[in-house]
Amino acid sequence: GYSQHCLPPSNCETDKRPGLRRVSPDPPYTPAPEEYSDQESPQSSLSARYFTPRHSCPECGKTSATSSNLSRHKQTHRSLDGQMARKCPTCGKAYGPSATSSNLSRHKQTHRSLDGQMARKCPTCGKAYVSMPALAMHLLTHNLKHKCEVCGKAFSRPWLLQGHMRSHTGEKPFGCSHCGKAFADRSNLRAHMQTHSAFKHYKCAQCEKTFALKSYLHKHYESACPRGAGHGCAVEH
DNA sequence: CTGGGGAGGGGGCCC
DNA sequence: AGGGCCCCCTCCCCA
Repeated sequence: GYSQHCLPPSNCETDKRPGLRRVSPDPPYTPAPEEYSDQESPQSSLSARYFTPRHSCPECGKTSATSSNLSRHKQTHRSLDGQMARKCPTCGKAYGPSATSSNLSRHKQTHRSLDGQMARKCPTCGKAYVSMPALAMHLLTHNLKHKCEVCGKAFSRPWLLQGHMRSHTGEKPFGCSHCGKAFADRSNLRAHMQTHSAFKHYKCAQCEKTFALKSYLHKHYESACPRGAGHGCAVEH
């Protein structure tokens, strides 16, 4: 959670270091069971993720919706002869017997320093990446080869174009299991789910106000906090 | 000022 | 190796 790494609200970009992932992402939103008794909408797999208690793997922290899923996942931490499978020496992430050796080596690259010998810079925007593969992935973002035939807007990823097309077609495949409201984008449904929560996980370190969404807290810091904007930490409680 | 939604981007992982 | 998917995030706009 954010209690571990203070997040300067006016400088959120520092949290977006390329090639690196947060070590401990926020836990999924999990309201009390009594809060939602609705049948899960068949169109929303997200509701299962958000409204079901998660089972966490002691080896790698990966969460599963059910204990049986967790048991199956745990198998991946052991090789065929019962020994532990490949494990990252830096973060402990384990790879199952079905994983190739390149899976672990590629993962280990994410721990490299941006100042290291293997680091590479994007010739287009100058951003530094931990490895050549990491840079190669970034380079795709400069290649806008997926073009909308309706309005001509171009995107770097096919699924970005797919999402954009929904704004033309009006298709909204992601439904909220609680209120039925539909969304074209999964991320926006996730944010919407949090608005149903009675819990406000994000607390202003300056004036003690709490918010359901981190983006609300950021907005508060930047424009509204009476106790001095931009110097507090986003704390989860 | 807060709450909420629409649109889009970056990067990691799985297959 | 690359596509697809997922998660997390920001920006913008509006009520």
